Amino acid sequence: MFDRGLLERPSIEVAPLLLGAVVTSRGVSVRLTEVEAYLGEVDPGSHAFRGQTRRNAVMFGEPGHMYTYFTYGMHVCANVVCSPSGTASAVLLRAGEVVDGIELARIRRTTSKVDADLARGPARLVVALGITLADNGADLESGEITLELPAVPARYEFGPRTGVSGAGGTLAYPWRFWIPGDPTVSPYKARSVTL
DNA sequence: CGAAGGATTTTCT
DNA sequence: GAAAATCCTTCGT
Repeated sequence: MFDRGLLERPSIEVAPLLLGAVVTSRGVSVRLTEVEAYLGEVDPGSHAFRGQTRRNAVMFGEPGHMYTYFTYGMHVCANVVCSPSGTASAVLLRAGEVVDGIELARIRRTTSKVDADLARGPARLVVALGITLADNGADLESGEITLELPAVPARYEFGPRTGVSGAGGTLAYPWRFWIPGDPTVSPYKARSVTL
């Protein structure tokens, strides 16, 4: 359960609020430690930058729903949709720590040699949670997949984006947010700011 | 421990 | 037809 109104803001504002949030899906719970914001209209790295298509339609819909997409020929990534209907923005779930159902997560992620790797990375997190493309558009407030926001916002660091084509990394926005020092967050060398 | 390359298919130009 | 919001393995230091 969460306050949907909190998500009716641009993803850039919602992203830090999702750090420490717990996503539960099909027997596994993950505490989010790294997220990344995508703003539809001003963000060249966003799928919604060039308007609505069949793939990104969910991003233009109601906040609090899940946007899943297929990429690199073999991976699925998951986002939390933000902003009111008609405006496209979303937060990509980049990494997290498995806090429940870890045995099931290990079965789903057989290539992980360390528990910290079970949900480290967007596509890995999706596999650990048993999420698929069929979950595109799922309501996180009442469905099989749930989101629980932290009572107290987490302390976080932020920095530029990597691995995204376009000019995303050069815009004056803090795209990427993470919980400092968490073992499930890859060491980040670029300049960052602590809040 | 870091760098590099291959896998694999949907999506939009 | 090219690129893609990535992951894994292999190779080199």
